[in-house]
Amino acid sequence: MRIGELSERTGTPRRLLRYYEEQGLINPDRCQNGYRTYDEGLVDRVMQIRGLLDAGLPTRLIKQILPCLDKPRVIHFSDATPEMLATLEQERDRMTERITCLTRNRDAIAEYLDVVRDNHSSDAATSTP
Amino acid sequence: MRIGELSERTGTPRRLLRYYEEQGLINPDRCQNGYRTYDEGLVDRVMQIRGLLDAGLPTRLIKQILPCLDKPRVIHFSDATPEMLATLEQERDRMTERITCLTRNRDAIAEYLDVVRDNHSSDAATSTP
DNA sequence: TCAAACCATCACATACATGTGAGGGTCAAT
DNA sequence: ATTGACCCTCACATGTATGTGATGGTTTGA
Repeated sequence: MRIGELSERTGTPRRLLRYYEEQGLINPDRCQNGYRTYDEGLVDRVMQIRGLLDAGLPTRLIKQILPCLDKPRVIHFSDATPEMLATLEQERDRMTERITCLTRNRDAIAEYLDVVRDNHSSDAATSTP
Repeated sequence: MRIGELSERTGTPRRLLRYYEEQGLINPDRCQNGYRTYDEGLVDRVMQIRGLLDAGLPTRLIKQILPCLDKPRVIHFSDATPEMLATLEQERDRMTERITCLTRNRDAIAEYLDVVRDNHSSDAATSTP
């Protein structure tokens, strides 16, 4: 598919699809006319990229971790340098921290909402006896 | 405590403590000399702010949700306008999405690391018979 | 009293993801 | 052949969280 379709299917501005390419996150082929050509699998990949960006990871890191997420594994283990592995471990731990923080705060919001709702419904109950 | 101590205890540059104040996330008192004065509780609060920022939430939203997270609740329920509640619900859901995305990807990284480690240890085993 | 170590405000700079638009090809349908 | 809807590159702009430094007041200890 071309950039317009991918853009629509992922809800991502064309500008950003080109930007992700520039950052090395995706590698579309080109037709003779120079148009980019994306294959089906990139729909999921782009959504994944957007999710990670939204969760606070910079493109630099996303680029590093993306290849490890592919199944079946295309990365040869020999590609994994010790520094790379250290980076991945570090990033795994940071993600865990983020998850913990987000979960705690989300739960607090949810609880707050529950309390407010309860309060309002009991208001309603008492005001409509 | 003054800004320097808070900065050290939270690992946050002074610049950012002033920035968070400017964005309405914290409200330090002032001494006669104009120095900011933070109380103990702000250590946790600042760490919470940093965690949320790191998880991709903008200060604008953090400012909105922070007051709901305090226990005991100081917010009067009447302060919660319908728009505010809608925002909170929306944000709660977005956080859930972030958590899902982060968890999925973190688990994939962890699994990759496990596979690589296994592979390397079996390398070692076969190369040292 | 002087220096060092704080604090203040202000302003300019940077990185990153993103918006926007100009100037110009390609292609399909009329 | 022309129009409209695509696509291209390039470049400049914006918002947000940061870094950095200038300029100057306050406090503390030698």
